[in-house]
Amino acid sequence: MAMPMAVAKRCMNPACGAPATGAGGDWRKGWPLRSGAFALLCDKCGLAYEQFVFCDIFHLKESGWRDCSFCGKRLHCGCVASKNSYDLLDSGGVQCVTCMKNSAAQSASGQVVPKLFPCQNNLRIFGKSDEVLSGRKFEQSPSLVLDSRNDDLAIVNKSNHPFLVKSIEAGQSSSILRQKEIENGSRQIKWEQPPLSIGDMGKPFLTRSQSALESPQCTRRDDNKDPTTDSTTSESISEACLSMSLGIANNGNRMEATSTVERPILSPTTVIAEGRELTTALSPFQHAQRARHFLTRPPRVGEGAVFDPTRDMFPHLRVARPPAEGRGRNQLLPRYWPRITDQELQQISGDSNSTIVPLFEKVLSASDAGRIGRLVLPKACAEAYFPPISQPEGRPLTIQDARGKEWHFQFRFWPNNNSRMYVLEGVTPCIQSLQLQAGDTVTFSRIEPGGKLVMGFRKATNTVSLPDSQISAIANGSLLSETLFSTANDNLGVVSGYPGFLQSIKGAADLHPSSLYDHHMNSADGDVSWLKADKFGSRPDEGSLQFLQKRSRNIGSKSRRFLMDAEDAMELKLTWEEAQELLRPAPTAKPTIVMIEDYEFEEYDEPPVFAKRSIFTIRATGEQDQWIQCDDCSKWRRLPLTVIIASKWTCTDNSWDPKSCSCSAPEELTPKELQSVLQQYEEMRRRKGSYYGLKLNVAEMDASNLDALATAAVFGDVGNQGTASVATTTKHPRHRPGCTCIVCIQPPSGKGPKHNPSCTCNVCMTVRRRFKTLMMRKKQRQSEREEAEASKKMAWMNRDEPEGSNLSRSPQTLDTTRDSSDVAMFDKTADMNKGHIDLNFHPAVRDDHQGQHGTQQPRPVSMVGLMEVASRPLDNYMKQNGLTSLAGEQGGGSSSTATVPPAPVESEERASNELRVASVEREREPDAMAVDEAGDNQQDKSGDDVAAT
DNA sequence: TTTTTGCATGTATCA
DNA sequence: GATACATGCAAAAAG
Repeated sequence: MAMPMAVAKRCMNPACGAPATGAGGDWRKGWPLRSGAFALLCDKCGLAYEQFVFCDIFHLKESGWRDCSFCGKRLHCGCVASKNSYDLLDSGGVQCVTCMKNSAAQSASGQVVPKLFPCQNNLRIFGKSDEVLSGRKFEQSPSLVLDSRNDDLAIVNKSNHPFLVKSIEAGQSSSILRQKEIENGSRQIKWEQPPLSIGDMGKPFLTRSQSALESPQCTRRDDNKDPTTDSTTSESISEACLSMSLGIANNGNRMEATSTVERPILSPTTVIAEGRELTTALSPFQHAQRARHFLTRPPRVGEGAVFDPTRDMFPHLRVARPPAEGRGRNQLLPRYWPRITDQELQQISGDSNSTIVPLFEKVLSASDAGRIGRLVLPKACAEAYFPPISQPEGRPLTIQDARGKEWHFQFRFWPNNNSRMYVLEGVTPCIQSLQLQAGDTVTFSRIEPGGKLVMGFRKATNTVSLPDSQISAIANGSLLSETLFSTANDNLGVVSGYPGFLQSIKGAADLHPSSLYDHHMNSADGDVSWLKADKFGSRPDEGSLQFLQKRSRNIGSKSRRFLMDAEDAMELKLTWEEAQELLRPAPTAKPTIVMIEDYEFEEYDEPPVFAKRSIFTIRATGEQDQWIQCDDCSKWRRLPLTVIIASKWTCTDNSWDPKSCSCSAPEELTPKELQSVLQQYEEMRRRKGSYYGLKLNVAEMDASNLDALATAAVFGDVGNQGTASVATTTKHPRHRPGCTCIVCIQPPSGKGPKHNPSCTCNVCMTVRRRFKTLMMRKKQRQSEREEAEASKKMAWMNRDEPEGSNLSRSPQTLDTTRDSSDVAMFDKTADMNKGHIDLNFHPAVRDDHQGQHGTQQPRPVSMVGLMEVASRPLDNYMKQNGLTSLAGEQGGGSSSTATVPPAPVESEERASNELRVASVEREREPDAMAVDEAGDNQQDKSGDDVAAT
């Protein structure tokens, strides 16, 4: 309650420290406050303060004499000259020293009166408990006291300007409470409510920065426990962590919402939660971070520090710890702590006498917002704030939305691992009505009196659909972007383009270190805002990353599947293909050979590394080279095949070839050779690009997740979609979008049952079929190539520049007599796969290229031939292609289809064979065949993975 | 055939 | 290691 008053003589921004007005500083008058005073802005840094109404150091508006509310003794207003002669009462008025002492004694004796907790060298806010939870009662008795003496610092925000700061300086006294005379003469307390997240409580109120925070005074709470007050304090705080009262005072024509919030303020190292104190070791960054939430944006050096209150002022968003009540006494994770804006409060509160008690909030997951109509409720929240249910069937629950419409849900639970999983069923109409989607946030509050549940929501306007695997891809560095993606509501992830940082954003779906700040700054309605990595001036430091990683764990997995609004999305600057080109297995990485159905697959545990783009060539002699371009002179230099250049590379780095270790050295390749190689390289890239068609324009990405991708992959049509949703696992740098290897087709984390060797799920069956097919095709092609090579080699050698690249040729089959050059390019990855199955092997590509090389024509298809082949028995075909076991494995194929074998490029008969199988399949699985046909139209894409389920 | 419902499972997170 | 929870899956129900 009443405290000695103090004033700040200097700006509390540690980076500023400008003298306050009256003390030589130059401060600006800001926006009007409800109190009638004006915000005061430090002209130097823009930090906003609220004028001390009773203090003349800030151009007092309400200075003057006051009478003690208790004894009537006339007191001075409280200017510096009389600083110790009075206390301000949070209920209004002032109190002389004598009465102050009396009230303190009363408080200590346990009477329900405004509590005064002497505090030395500490910073506390003491909350009053029981009666505070009722808004009305709260209005009658002060319940929030900020005690600060000596060197302590107290900063409180005013409700309508949450980020206004008040400060108290050493040796002075203050009360943060304020009264407002209302027209009818009654008084209504207007509480200064900092938008504090309790979890962030260590120091949000503290704006004196680290130095102050780490001062001995700030860490001596335990040493200074007041036995008469501490227990009370804890209890008070725990019992009255929050009560948001929405009192609508009709002040003339102005509807004025008054929020009342009790909130403990703690010594920096102490977090009071659940009625107990938790000593929390906070990293400096966390401290800074937490403080940042409640500070105006620190000026960037050289930025000019222009402070625009209308633009930069934080919206009235409140981060409230939900009330400790109900069963379980609130062990809610911070992610569920409700953040609610004044706007929302006003919206919810239609009744001027009602008190809104925010309970919790939840970011909608994909399944929450999906058509299934089930909203999974956090267990602790459900048990704490919703009616108790003993049966799984639960009970109907009516919840009113902010517009007053009532929604009827079924609140129930499912037994789950000896626990319960609470769900709200029947939410689809509500979700749809409110147009909510994954990433949006629903808030649950309670209206007191009455206990009616109300739900509000916040839209996440800039949400990005980044499936796990895609995030993983980013984290692995396979997806690059100079841009950033946002996750949900106030969650911000920043992709700054370097893998180390990318790693940290994996799953970063909740608070970015600055997200709350940014949220306040730019998203009054809770809409997400976009934050550049260098919001505060530079690339995030290590602390940021650590924080990000830490924070990302909180909500990461819960909110990854966010959607991307096309209009808000940013285009990622690299295609998958381009990114993949830059990825190489780590030099030290040893692939693990995994045997799947007798086939070997490489898996790399280590993430790929970035490599500077290089071109691999093979000379007429069969020798392979790697060429890399000097970043200085742009000349191409030859490097050993195994060398991986990480980033910038110049001739001087060429330790492998002393003759070319200088930019002045002539280029080894003749211009013609170079042109030829580059031409081939571009062609290869073009072809890859055209095949994959996976320019990662996130804006065009739809909401499909990995399931869709997997499905697409199964049906082999990934590459057919110009705006394909790309989300493959990239454990291996050679995995390509559309890769259908066992790694990539595996559902994302958590999805689906674990696949064991005998698993017969669709995915496993599909994978098996696919690999069988692939291997068959490979075998067939190999033999065909061997035959064809001999007969066509001469023809190839005499060909002009081929239309296609020799991407898929093995070095041995490369054109070694290419015109004007003895250097031909090849795809190193293909070469690397010798001896193993290429995880990125795609029959369509192979076939296509083979076709290109061999005939330069698309595979010819004769209808007569097709019909003829189609009339042949399937068994013949199966035997012919070694598919007997497959047929058996599939139990006669009643529920699954045979995989379509490859379309031999130059064989009309094989094409016919393929269609023969297709025709048989069509009888069983029209849908599959539809896909198959589509695939055929796409130059045999279907051949890869026609696998109906 | 589609939708609903209930449970199971895997992963992330917490303690 | 325990737990929460997102979501997959399949049986049941409904259309």
